[in-house]
Amino acid sequence: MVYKHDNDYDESNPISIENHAKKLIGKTFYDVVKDYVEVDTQIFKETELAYNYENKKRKGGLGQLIEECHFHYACNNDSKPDFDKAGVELKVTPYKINKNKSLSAKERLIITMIDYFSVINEKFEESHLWSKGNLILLVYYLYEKEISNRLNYRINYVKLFSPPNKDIRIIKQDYEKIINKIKAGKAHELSESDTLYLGAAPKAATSKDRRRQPFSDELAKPRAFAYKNSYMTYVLNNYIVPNVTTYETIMKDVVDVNFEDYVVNKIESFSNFSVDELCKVFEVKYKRKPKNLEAMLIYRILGIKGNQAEEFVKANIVIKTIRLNSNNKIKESMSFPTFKFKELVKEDWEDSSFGNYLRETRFLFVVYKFDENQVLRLRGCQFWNVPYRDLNEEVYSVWKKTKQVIVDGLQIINRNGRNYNNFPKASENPVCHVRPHAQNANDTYELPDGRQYPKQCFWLNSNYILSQLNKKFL
DNA sequence: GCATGATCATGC
DNA sequence: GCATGATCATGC
Repeated sequence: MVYKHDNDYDESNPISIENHAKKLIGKTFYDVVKDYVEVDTQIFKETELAYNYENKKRKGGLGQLIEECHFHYACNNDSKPDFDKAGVELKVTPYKINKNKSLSAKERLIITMIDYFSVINEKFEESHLWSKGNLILLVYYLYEKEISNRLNYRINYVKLFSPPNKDIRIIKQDYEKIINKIKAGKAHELSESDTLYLGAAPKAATSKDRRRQPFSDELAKPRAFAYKNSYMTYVLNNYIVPNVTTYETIMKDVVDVNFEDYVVNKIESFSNFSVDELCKVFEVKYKRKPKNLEAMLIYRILGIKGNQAEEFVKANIVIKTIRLNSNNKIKESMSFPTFKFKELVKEDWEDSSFGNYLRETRFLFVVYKFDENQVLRLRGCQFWNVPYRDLNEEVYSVWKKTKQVIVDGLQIINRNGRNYNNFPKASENPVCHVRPHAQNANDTYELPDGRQYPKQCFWLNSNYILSQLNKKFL
């Protein structure tokens, strides 16, 4: 006898399945394979190679390993949940430990491919997505950069997970938003940042892979329904590894209202209040003006005492405050995280950090405007994510040029103590440019050729931001 | 007057 | 110590 087949779990009972899975805790994938095979080095080696689990390109391989070696069933590739009789979907997924010791999901959690033709006829409650996404057995393993053989990753958490009701409401709104975009013939413009917790994540074998869609001749990238990385990070920290981090909720007991509409209406009920008036209303007192005062006031309006809201964390929503002058101009461009020169040159656009940031982040633009007496007043807010064409044409071209400039060797000319460079300028592109974003001249990163240069980031041009704003704020 | 380079300052 | 929101300052 070569393999062990003592299935001591009831495949129709979620708890029994979970209990069986909990035996995985503390094991590496290597251990799991070893436990599956009788102690016979030769056979073990053959099994290991036969499954080819070490091949990183074999996606889903680790999930398959758990299915075969721990649950002893052959993996199915159909749209039914893995444990059909129990309605449980098995997901083996990585997490990581950040520099500051906090935990993050390493990846979004792919649920099921989107079939653009059939999905438009599926109601959320009866959808393929929901049959797989409503009860998931999460098997979390720790991803470590230093470990090259992924069989050596260790499984540390196992838990059944169902999204709580407050999340289901938002997941359903997300689902409908995705369906509506497909119905509008815009499957090719789907973006993860369109939605909050459930995203339409890119899922192609190659970057050229395209699918037909029902209401347009344009070919669209293959995409899958996925719980977003930000949502899974929240799940990890709040349902899997309970810790002290709790966030305040915006939608405390408001039911059956679209989340974004609720936020916009709430904020706009304070339209035309000056910053001072808002401080009075919400009893915000300070000696020196905090730099994030205008964003703080938005949290107060939403009933949040601190400066993080549960829904924003889960949905990866970033608040950006925008100041309009009385002449309707925006003085400053919008900055983003800095990039490392040596890392940017190694990236592809499809998986670049700035590209991914824009693809995956939803923004809440909060607009303030100086009135004729130079008093700053709240005008309102809008949710925003970067439009498909702006990202893939304009931002891409600036990103590509930036990479090329670094590869070719950044040209630096010093005139009167100021360094002038040949990074893409705001005057060269309508959407974005590259500019310093450092504390001072000594706050630098290394260029590939060894020179140090002040940290830079991509900025969205102020005029471009202006063009994206709802005209009612002017 | 605005684009571009530079840096301040808070808060984690 | 660093990320990031915010804004200054110079010169074209």
